Amino acid sequence: MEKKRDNSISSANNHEEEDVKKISKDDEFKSAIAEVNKIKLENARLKLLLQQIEKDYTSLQTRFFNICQPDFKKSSGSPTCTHENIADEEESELVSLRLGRSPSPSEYKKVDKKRSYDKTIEDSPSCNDQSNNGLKLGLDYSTGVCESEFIKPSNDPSPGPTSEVVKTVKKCDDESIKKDDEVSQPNVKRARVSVRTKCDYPTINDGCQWRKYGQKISRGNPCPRSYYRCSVAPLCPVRKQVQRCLEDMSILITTYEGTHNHSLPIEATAMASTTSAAASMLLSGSSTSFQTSKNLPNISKTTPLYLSNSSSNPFPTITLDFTTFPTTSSFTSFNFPSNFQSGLGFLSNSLSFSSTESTTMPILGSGGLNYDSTSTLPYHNNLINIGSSHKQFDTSSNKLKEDSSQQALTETLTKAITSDPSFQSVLAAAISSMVGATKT
DNA sequence: CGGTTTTGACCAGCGC
DNA sequence: GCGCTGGTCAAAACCG
Ligand SMILES: [Zn+2]
Repeated sequence: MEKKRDNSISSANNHEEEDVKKISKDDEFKSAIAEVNKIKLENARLKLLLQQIEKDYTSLQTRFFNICQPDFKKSSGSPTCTHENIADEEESELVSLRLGRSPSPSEYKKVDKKRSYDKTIEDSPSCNDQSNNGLKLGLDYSTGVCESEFIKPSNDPSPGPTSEVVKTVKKCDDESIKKDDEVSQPNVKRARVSVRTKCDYPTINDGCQWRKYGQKISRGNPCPRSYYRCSVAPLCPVRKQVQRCLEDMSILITTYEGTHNHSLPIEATAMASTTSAAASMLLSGSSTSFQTSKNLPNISKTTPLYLSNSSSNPFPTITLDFTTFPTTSSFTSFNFPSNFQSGLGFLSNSLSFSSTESTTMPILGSGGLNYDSTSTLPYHNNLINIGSSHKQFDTSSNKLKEDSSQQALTETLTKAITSDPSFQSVLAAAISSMVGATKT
């Protein structure tokens, strides 16, 4: 084209100057366009890259939780499980999306769709394991089964009291699996996550359905301890204990144990994922003591530590402490409704871990690693102290308020943990450690 | 009437 | 072996 133009130019002398000008302008334009195209391309490339990274991240997260559950899975099903886990990655995305990260809107949509689908088929928990995968959350690492394991929820490995459960569970169809593992290591018991909250009600509403199956007055505490079992699915092994704190009757200690083997109502995913995450941290072997005071200097490190009397507790236990802040009547100022984002910054700041074995140790300030390998306890009991102004409500306040607030509490827990950079680093560490442990 | 709570009995683990 | 304790079972009571 230029050549042609050149020719014409040479042939027509009088227009020479004009044409030259034109040409240079044309050139400029063209190069500009080329530049734009280039940038566009680059942009697209970066976008792709970003997507890839995001995907990697979620899949990593997913894998982490997948691994957490099968984890110490004994010989029985391992190889298949791993494969399935990986293959299921897409589905499993759900899990990670619910862990406090903010997914892209499109992803969210996908998830929602999927979730509703899950719900519709949720009635028959024993057959829809696949679809359940994404929703399975819990803190049971020893039962360790890949999500597909869920078919045999009854296979609770722990030799102890759980075997009882297994026994009773046999009434249901497939017991073929229930015995699959006599747990090679009796030591491996289930992780427990206990949550301390200020609550005047007999129990916190975590969104799950519970059936009370026992009550005991434990030694040294006049308040009875209540035992609950998840009644969402008949075979669900998840249990929780609820007890009032001896020192402060307004504090409710809820201890969760086990993994849900069914899809959860959306209100329950918060607590489930929270406890799951906490348990994962605990089980990842990181008895780290750290705290995050970076973002918010305001809420400083020296929030009171509540130390559990876990010294007598044979289970690995992690404690999420929600009672740090005095029970001012701050309920109103602390708006609980679902959008917790605003309160989050501050919440995530007082997230702290500590090994409760070192009872009166001022671990908090150190922020360092507090590894108590010399303890007599077989497990480290960790404590997460989440400074929250979670309020005890006026008994007159309506139930709705209570529900939403408690729901919000669980959400807060989840977000506080999962959104915290520290958690993410722990997660990363956990992933690497667990992957390393299971892969070798 | 089905699901949940209550509550005494039962059992396993542990220390002596 | 014995007693204590934590955890669970299961029948009866309760409830919507
Ligand atoms: Zn459940």
